[in-house]
Amino acid sequence: MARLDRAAVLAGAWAFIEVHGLDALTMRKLASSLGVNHGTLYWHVESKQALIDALADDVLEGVVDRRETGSVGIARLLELAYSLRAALLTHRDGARVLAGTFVRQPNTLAFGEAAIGAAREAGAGDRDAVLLAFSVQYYVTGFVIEEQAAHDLLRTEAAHERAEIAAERFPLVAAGLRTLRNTPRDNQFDYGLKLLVRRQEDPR
Amino acid sequence: MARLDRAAVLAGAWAFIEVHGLDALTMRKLASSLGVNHGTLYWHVESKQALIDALADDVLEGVVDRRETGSVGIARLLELAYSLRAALLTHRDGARVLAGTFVRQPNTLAFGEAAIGAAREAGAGDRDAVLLAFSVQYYVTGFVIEEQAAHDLLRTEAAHERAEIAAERFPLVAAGLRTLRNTPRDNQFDYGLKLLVRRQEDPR
DNA sequence: ACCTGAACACCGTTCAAGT
DNA sequence: ACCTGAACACCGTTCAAGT
Repeated sequence: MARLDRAAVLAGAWAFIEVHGLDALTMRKLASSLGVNHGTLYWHVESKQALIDALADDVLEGVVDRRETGSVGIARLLELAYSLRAALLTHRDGARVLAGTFVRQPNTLAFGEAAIGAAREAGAGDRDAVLLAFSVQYYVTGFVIEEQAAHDLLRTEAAHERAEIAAERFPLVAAGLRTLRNTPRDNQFDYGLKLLVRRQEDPR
Repeated sequence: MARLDRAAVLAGAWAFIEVHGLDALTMRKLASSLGVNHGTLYWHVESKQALIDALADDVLEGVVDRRETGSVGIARLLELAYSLRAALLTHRDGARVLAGTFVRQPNTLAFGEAAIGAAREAGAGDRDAVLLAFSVQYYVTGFVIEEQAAHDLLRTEAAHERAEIAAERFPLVAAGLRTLRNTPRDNQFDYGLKLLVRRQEDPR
């Protein structure tokens, strides 16, 4: 068994979350899944919270760099948003891991920097560029949190008791969910994103 | 000491969260804050998770009804968004309580129903109305989660170590945060919201 | 109907002691 | 430098027994 290091602890944590979910993550269970006494983890990581903070920054690893396709302005901003969602979806409960803590670590800041930069390239003024970039970020986070929460629910809940919405009391929601079931997730995501970004792209 | 009931447990939980935050909430501490043996809570509430689910729906209590001002269409949709944010801000960690679980309970559904209805009044087609209403919801959730996370952080972290962003590496973020500090939260919120809702309001 | 007390199977964190 | 073992102060949940 190779010696443990911080990276191995993070990888082990992701593997555990993948199988059991964030809520089931425990220092003791994580340790035993790594074949190590649970006290050992504290040599590599300061606390459980510090571990989760590290996971949060880890989610965003490479989001900015991986898709350096040379696009600029609004196209780049859209690309960053897609890339952010993809990164959050890479790991189970990724959005909750990131949103749970107010992270100010390298990758988070790098994303903000790239997003504001893209908005500026699109011709937005100082203030508008920041507000637009952050609005996109809020939307992406909110979208994926709900996306993954729904996914986790269906994972645990028996499919047959999918809690049919009381169609008499909430007809629009009931019909709406049927509509969404026929609309690919990517398109749903795109819809709101394009609304946020529209005027800059196509000011008619 | 008046007899405990389910409503008193919920109220006690909110009071506890207000002071100590969601992460510190414990069935045992909650029980002792209510002056009761901790086993007792399980008479009123099925489990800690069920308690949190109940809190989640409780956050949205009255969001739809409280502000029945008679406005319709986009104006009503905006009103619902403001009302939703206000409700989430009413309780500490309100957004995390709501977003943590995928709730399908009365108040959540009522909000969806009202939002889709408003979008339809604005002239959106079946599909667009649903997508727009949900996009607004994602944005509001994402915004307030970040808003409250930042607030909790400043509550606990000594003000003097506000982790000045490395301005050399992330100049746009550093300048952006200064800009935001001079922009009222309500205006920041409004900015993205209006982007989402713009075309319907002012299709030029 | 509501509550207590005690038990059970867990937690996160610390730290001397080993290698 | 990294890990074990044991301890400490906690958890959520259950359930007989009381009133």
